[in-house]
Amino acid sequence: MTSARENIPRRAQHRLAHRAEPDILLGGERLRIIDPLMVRGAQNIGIAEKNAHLWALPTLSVPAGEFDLVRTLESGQCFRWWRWARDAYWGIVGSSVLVIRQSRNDLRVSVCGGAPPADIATFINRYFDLSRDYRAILRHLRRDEVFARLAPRRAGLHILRQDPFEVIISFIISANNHIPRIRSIIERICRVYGAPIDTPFGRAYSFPSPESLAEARLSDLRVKCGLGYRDVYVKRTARAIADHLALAEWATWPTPVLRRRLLQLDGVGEKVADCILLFGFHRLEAFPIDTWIRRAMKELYFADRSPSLGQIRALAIERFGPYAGVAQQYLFATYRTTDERNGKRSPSE
DNA sequence: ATCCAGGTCCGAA
DNA sequence: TTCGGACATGGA
Repeated sequence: MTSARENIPRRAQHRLAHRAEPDILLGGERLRIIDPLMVRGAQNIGIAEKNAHLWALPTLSVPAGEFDLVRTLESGQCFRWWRWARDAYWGIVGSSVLVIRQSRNDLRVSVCGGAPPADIATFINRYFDLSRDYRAILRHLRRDEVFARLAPRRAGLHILRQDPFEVIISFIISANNHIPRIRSIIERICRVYGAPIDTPFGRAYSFPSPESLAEARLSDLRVKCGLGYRDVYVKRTARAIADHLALAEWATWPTPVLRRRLLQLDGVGEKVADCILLFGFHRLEAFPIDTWIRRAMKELYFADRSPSLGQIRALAIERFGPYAGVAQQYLFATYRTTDERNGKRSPSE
């Protein structure tokens, strides 16, 4: 049996041993997975060493326009990116491990592990949706005065094009969970069911395939991965997709049809379906209504009276139309960061 | 230690 | 259709 620590650099192991932040992992190892490569918080240990590796990687430059890397990666639509030192992020996309930094209007991209995409520039362009005119979208949204009052002038927050299956499973896990824990659970299922990807910084894991999750033991999902009662949702949905569902074909369906189909998946309700539409199928009109958005819309448009889901959705379509999902991301970002500044009011009030 | 989280499901009115 | 309660777990 291989120890989970084997793949972690020695100095990180030392740091790990002194963290005293327990989590459950394989084979009795205890490790809290916040950052699989342990590069976050690198101010203590090994930063010079890591940076030396980092700087040695070949780097590709991609024009970024008004795109804002940090705003986009911190917007809650993805779960597998981590901040690296100050200005860089590393993340796992498909079977590649990427490091990305932004300086003004260009992105510097390094592949530090896994199978690099055939054409990295095209890949990055697509993943970050760099060709779309988000300035124009924001201008369109700002025609609503209420939205214009709180939205930033600068665009920059893009909707990523992520893998549909990864998004489906990730947002099933998101239900009745908070973001740090969602990330932690996702890392554990990747570690148990994903494919290893070696990098100069340690070993990362890809997101598991539908087949491997379909064959998971429920008790492993529940206990090792910490899924709780969502174990059956994940397993059944993975099983359905592995057996007879062609997500590539779903991508060609009209949004209302696709939405109805998503709602039939185990663990997928209205909110999660809309997240999948927006983040997994790039349907920019989808408007996921979570506790934050509900509160934002209530304050902004309903004078603090409690509107029904239907009322909120109708208003979102009316005000934001085909770009409701982009508006949703700005509302989410604004309200969540406001809340952090104000020190955690309960979102339900 | 205690609360509660990017909700969903299920059964009852 | 709408409403309310249960629900596993662990992060803060």
